[in-house]
Amino acid sequence: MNDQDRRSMPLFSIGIVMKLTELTARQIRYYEENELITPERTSGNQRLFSFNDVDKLLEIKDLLDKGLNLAGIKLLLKGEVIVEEKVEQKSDISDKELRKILKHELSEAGRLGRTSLRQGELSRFFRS
Amino acid sequence: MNDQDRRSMPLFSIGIVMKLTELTARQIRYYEENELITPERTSGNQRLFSFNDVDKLLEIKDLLDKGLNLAGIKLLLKGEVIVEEKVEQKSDISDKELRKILKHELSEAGRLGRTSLRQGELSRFFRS
DNA sequence: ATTATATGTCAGGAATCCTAACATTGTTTT
DNA sequence: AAAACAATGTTAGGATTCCTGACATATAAT
Repeated sequence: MNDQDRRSMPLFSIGIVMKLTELTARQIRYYEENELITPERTSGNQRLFSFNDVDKLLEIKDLLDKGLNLAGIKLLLKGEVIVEEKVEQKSDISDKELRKILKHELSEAGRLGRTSLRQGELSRFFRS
Repeated sequence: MNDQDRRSMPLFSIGIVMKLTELTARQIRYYEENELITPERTSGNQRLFSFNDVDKLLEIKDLLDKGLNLAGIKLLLKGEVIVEEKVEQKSDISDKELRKILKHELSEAGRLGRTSLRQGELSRFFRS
């Protein structure tokens, strides 16, 4: 079992993810509705989140704070948009949408007093 | 937050721990009853296990396979017994118990086809 | 002003977990 | 051998957590 496998193992219930990310259940489910994350389910249909999922949620939170909307975050998470030039090739997103997405990037660095996990912190789990 | 903090964060429900360790809920609760582990609880009294707890459970499973009993495993986990000589000093455990505990140690190495986690494997989580 | 986005809140039901009690099997102890 | 003990299974009733769906609300975009 390699690291990628470990990172994508379904481990956490939604209650724990709420604490780890300080998001509400409503928010987490809404992000799934919009396909920003796709957590596994138990045989009884309850969500089980992986480390990767939690990481994504922390990033989503971060980007929302910076003013992006879900559509933009979705594209960023999918890696279909680089924060450089990248245009042409009749992609299915309009120029306007692209500009909208990139408009806010790289503004103020996040410096809010958060008590739980900060983006990027989860990946330091167990770097003993 | 250091690694020890991370390792002792209450994260996993009993259902997930069952899958990770391939122990039954009955077994896990029984080990807690005997104070081999002391998982946290949610505000609603449901158990939440840490990485350390899961590690301990995997070790318990291992040692049970090797013939130790819970009393002996408890002492080993508490680190009050070294697998060497160590006697005298009117400890509150009898010589007989001590011999019983050490009797089986270091027998055959575990080589059973397990599908989930093996003892020691959990600590390799995220050693990218 | 209207629509869209993101989130809150509530309700009814389903899944998971809790403790306690009793059963079972194998191993010591008497 | 009988009784006691250790470890685990099983069952039951109740509590907690999670599910989806619907409606409300506040802010932002058109």
